[in-house]
Amino acid sequence: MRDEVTREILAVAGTHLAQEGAAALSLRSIARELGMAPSALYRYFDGRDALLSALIVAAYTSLADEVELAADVAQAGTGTVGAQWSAAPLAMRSWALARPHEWGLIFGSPVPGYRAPEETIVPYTRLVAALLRPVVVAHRSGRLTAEPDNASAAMAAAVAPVRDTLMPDTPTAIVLRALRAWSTIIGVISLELFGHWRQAVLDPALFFTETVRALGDQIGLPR
Amino acid sequence: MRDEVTREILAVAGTHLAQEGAAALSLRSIARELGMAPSALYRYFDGRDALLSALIVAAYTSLADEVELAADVAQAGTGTVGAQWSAAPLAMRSWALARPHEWGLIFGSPVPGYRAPEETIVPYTRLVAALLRPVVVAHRSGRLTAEPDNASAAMAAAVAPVRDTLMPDTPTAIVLRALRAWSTIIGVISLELFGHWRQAVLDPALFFTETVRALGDQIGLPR
DNA sequence: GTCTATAAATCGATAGAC
DNA sequence: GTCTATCGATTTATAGAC
Repeated sequence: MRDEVTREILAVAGTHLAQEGAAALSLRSIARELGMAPSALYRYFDGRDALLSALIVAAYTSLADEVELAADVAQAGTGTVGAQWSAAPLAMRSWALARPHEWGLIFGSPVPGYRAPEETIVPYTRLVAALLRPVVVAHRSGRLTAEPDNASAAMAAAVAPVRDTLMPDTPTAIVLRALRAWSTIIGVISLELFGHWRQAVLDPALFFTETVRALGDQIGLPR
Repeated sequence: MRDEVTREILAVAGTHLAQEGAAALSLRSIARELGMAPSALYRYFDGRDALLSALIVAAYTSLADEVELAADVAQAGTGTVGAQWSAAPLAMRSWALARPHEWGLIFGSPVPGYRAPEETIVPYTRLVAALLRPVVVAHRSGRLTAEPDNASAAMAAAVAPVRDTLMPDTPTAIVLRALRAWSTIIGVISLELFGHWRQAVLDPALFFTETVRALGDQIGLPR
């Protein structure tokens, strides 16, 4: 019963978020729409910030779930490596287009005066891991186009956390290309979503798929 | 005299923006700090939204000015093409680090219930033009590594506005690489600024310069 | 062009009855 | 666990004197 009400609150909060943005989220308006007293919400969430935290965690988890699922399906299938590589980015973009405000919550400007909760680390790691998995797999099986790894020791140290947690035993050059691809994907989706393609790219979907393909090539994945 | 007060208002609004974010911007608090009555501000700006518009335009203009200047200096100098290519991205990152909230105003989540003013188009175009100029120059002088342009007609049409306004007579393949580089730069800076490098990239400055260098290589610029 | 005063709202959070 | 009532604060915007 309690979980049911909690879910209802989160659902309404989600629609408010989608309509007015994170900064405008208010406990009172949510209570109003639910036909509850504002004070009643405090039995479910410690306050506005706690509710916002729950929404952020839910957004991270939803995105990670969807991308992970798409990546799993692609990897289990009979598609090419290129198709496996594309699955996660395409799922990310679909999710973002369906939930622009939640994308903004994760990858947009931080909400002023608010610190992101620690619980986002796990779904965020799952997300990046799902995207990078085809790269790690290809490298392990020796199907990744080799290239001399002339990265400096400082550069290797700078990205050590990524290598250690997501890409064990991977040369720094490949880790760098992977991080670059990650940045490009986030950049392209954000630019589209936040309205910067308006007078520049007339077919964002086509540009995105082409970008993802090119990123696969740059990383050295076979098609 | 009137311009002087207008500038003062914008200056105070800027510091408030930097401290509390765009959504928390209020006319009253600005008036309080200036020692004016809140109603007096209406003689200078039509209301909160007009003030926010002015701030957004100012941010775009400031960024475009700084990046254009850096690009001009680099092009006038005796540096390599690689140095000319790096100038604009490095200036962008410096500007962003110095003014994180203004970066968020331009490239972060849109302010809810608010539409960006049309006056941003000009500085935005200047900004992208400054960044892409080394590519255009290198291509014109035949110093860009050639590559078969196997882009589809649909792809060529999708990026036609960019080619027409910023990269005349440039093959689609190069326009695509340039737009990809633009997306990567925005993505890397945003990821750093919005806190996503926290547990991943330990030396963002080093990673950024390396990224910019790699982007130059991908575009086919000589070093 | 600046002020005082005020209207009409919003909000988060808490106390205490039931 | 939900309610009423309330405190104390915020805000945008406008009317009208000077």
